[in-house]
Amino acid sequence: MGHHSCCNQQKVKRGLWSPEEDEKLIRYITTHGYGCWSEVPEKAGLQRCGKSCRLRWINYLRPDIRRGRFTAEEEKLIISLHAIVGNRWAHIASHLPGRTDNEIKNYWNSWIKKKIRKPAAAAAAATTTSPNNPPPCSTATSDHHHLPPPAFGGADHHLQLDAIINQNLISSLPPKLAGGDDSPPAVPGLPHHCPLFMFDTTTTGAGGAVSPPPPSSLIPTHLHHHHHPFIASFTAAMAADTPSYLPPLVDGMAAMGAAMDCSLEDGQTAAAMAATNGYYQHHQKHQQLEIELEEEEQRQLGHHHHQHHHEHEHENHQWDEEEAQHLLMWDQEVLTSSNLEAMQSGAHSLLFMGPNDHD
DNA sequence: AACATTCTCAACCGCGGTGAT
DNA sequence: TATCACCGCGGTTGAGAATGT
Repeated sequence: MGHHSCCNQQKVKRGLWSPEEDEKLIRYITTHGYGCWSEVPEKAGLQRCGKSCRLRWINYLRPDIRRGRFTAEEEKLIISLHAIVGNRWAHIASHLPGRTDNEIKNYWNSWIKKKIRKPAAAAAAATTTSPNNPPPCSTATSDHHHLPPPAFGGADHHLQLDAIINQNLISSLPPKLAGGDDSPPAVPGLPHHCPLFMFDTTTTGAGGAVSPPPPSSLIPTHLHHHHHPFIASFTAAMAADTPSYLPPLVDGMAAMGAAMDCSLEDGQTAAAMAATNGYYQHHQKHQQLEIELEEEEQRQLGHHHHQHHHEHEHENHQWDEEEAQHLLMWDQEVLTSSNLEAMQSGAHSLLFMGPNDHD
């Protein structure tokens, strides 16, 4: 292990803090404050680096620290906030008084492991069941409320997540796509997973226009940075005119709300072409919350990045207004010729998901 | 009881942003 | 403008505790 750049001096102690060190730090901070952390160790008589002192104070010694298990309300809030801002733990922590980013991060990471192992085990077990009678998707219905978006790092996490995703798609796709007994192989290279998937045909359709990215909250985070193999495969399938592999059209955007761990009003379903309305209502809720969060953050941090942020936000709004109209959604019903036409015309984007992702 | 495995969480590391010079 | 020091953040590690076999 290396050392902090601020810890190059000799005599810098590392590792767990002793009660004596804690006492020294508390005494110093409570009497002098912590204007400059780099000065704290020396003035407090600690053989630590300022960074370590800061960390110890913020994560452990602060008087307003709230310890103990997370409440259900806190958990819900964390989930909601994480769905919006991702792994911005400090941001999330700012909405949970007394909780630290480190604590939330730790909680989330251990929580993810738990939640992932369960459905992954279920997925493994499911592969032994009959393909004609696939088990319900364990991550999509009520349980999906506890499945965080895959906004976490690590190859191991991705592998485990893939296992879940695989099971989602296998159980949700029509036989041809899922690969039944007598079905032809699915699209070459097509992985059997698609938990919540948005596909923009305008990037591959007749027009070939490249669309701005969809709202980040709608896409699994790992797709933000990596081209999912399914995208390429699906694109190839489209180019090869293999429409029968397409998942059927979803009736409405309420499905998406459910799949995205967000609740739309009861009965708020829309026909596929009207789906953009549902999308709007749903996504505007998301955006409103995000904007509120950002505004609060701005109030706290000043206006340093205001301009830049609004430029970025403007881009998102542009996508909303211009691109949402190109969305179609697909579910378990038979793909109709009109649906197919609309899609193949290149004028619409696709959003499809497993049947259990929306109930 | 002994050992292995898993979990928790405090602490560290490295990077990016910011302000001072 | 370039450089530096500092701060804050997110990712990661590892020791100890808890749990399972």
